[in-house]
Amino acid sequence: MARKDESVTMADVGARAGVTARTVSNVLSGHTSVRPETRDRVLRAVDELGYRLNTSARSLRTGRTGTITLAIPDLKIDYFTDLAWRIMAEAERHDWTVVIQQTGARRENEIAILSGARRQHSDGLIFQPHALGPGDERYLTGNDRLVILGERIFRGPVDHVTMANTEAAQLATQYLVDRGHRRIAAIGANPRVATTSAASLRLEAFRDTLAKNDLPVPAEYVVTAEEWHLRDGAAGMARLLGLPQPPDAVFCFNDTMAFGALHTLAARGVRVPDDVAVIGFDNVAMAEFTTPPLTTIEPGTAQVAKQAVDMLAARVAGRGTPPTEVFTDCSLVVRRSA
Amino acid sequence: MARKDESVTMADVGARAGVTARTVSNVLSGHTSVRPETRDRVLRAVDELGYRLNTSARSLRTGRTGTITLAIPDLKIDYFTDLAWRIMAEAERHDWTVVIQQTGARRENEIAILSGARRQHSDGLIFQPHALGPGDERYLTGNDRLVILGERIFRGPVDHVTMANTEAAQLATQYLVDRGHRRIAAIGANPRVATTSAASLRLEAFRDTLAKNDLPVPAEYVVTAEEWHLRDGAAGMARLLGLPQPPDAVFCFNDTMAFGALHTLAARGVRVPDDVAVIGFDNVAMAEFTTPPLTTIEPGTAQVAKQAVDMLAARVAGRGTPPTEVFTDCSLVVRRSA
DNA sequence: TCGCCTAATTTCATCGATGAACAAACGAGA
DNA sequence: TCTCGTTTGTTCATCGATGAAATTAGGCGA
Repeated sequence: MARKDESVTMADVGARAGVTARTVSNVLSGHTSVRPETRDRVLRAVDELGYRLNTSARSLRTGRTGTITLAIPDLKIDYFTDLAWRIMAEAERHDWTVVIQQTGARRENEIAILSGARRQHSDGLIFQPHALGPGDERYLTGNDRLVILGERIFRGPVDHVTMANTEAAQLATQYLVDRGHRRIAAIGANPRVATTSAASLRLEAFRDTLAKNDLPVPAEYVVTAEEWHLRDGAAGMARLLGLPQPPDAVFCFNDTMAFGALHTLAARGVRVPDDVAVIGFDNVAMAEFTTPPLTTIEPGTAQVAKQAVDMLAARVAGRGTPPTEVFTDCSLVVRRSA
Repeated sequence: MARKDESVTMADVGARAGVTARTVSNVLSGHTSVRPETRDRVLRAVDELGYRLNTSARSLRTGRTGTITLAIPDLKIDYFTDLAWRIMAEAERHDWTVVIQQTGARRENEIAILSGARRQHSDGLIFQPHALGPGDERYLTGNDRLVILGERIFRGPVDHVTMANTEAAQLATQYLVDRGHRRIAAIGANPRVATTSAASLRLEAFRDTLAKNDLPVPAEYVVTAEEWHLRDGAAGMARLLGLPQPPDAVFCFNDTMAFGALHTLAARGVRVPDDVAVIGFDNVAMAEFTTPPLTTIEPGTAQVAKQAVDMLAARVAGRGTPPTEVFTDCSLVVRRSA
């Protein structure tokens, strides 16, 4: 086993089967008619020699790689795990393989992705930027098979799949207000990021909604979190509890941080939602299983994945559709934490 | 922006810079000495034309793709998310891009991965089989750049990174016994899977340990779970609680199921660990943040990732090392759930 | 000024599969 | 028997980058 077979080619297979490389190609692709007898001979030879198609050669010739790139900030954030999973599922329908690239939400990496430096030769790119925003349109140059996820950050002619960040964040905040909370905090702000990023949009909607309800937003109620990881949520909550006047409700900008926050609350014996209500954002699978189960925003991740892949497929197919923007539905999922 | 530049080649760049394609190649790869002035001209031309290297062409010529494949059952299982993340991090050190393929733990998909059908042309494969096991060595043919994760399932000459499943499961079970539990159940058995799979090994160790302690294992205390997802853990726990004589401790074969189990317990007001203790396996990030925090097995995931990638790198480099087996350390992480 | 050595650049063939166009084999119908 | 249209298979060039080897330019000592 494990022969050091220095690459068997179609020519080799053909030689064994008594045909040309071209015929082998025909058999394997099934495009042209081939005599059953010949087909069998070829397939047998393929088997005997352990032939494997050389994808690089095919790609070079056809110009298609059969691969798309998904660029996200961090696979470890539950939302992106979920998104990646769904996109892989959708991509499979198009016979695409997905390469996941993590940007770490860093500007230089995001630029590298767009410029193609950090990207395999792929048929298309689905990209959720975080640091990039309006004014960075120049980096789009040369990316005609691109779908941007998140907010409509670019004025340029690019397909967007837009999550209703503002609306959803309003929904969450208003819900807390309606439930009678008056000291409402938020975890997940990130001042170092584009104004079109999820962080900025959710924060803005949070502020607006509270203002509309004549509720104050003390500076210390807006907690910064650069990474949106579990420990950022936990640390953020700890800081809030340390205030002279802790909040009675917290809006975490993603579920992962909300999980961290719930942990801190439980560890300190603070009751949820009685003492402090917690609301998240993303509705990842785990949200249903925390103690207490997490009230959160369902942002339509399934839709995002489907739309993104379909739009990319349309681009790749070269249909001359003008770049469009698609919105996904969001809704509030009420569970027990708020 | 977004020009329809039908692939700019090195020749095009060269033409603009007044040099040959070969020189452009030299500049970009930095292998040969190039006059600074020429380098600048070339780089400017690259910029102006928006040139991008064609990976397929390079791969065809060099025989290297710069990509490795990671084949796992399911990216949604926290452990595999974690593993994938770490492997991507390790791979980056070798300038490798990682393609993740999900097998769904299905035998046919696992075979397809090994045969190369469901696999991009890649420099190597890191593969965690689930359904495949001893006797399936024939599918290894032609895979000389392969590292198997999990148990030593193949007799053939293949690199293995082995997690001490048996030892770890003993550790977990014995811990429950030592804490005074007598009615101990397990969630995660899967009779339809190879005897070398994690499911089988952990179950066997579980049984052995209880037997050694003269404790019974009623059939209904061994709960089957095919997918090891959150809902499987939750459902399994529900079934156990429905028994006339529910267990006083549960060993979940992975953390994800343990989270599900904790949810069911909390929903029914059963106290953990007082009424029922829960122990998991994997020590994923979330384990530290559940309510109560999960006692679990740390299987050395970081080591697994590092070893696997390093071994693969050695194989790819063609060092004639005989196939080896590496064991990773495991340990018990005691938190609050047991 | 000549010769020689190194640095810089070019030429040429090649990796393996496939598009396009063509040739051979085969049957059917007149 | 001959022509014409399929079916089946072949030939040839090509995708874009790079290894190997050849060539030219440049620098320096005698």
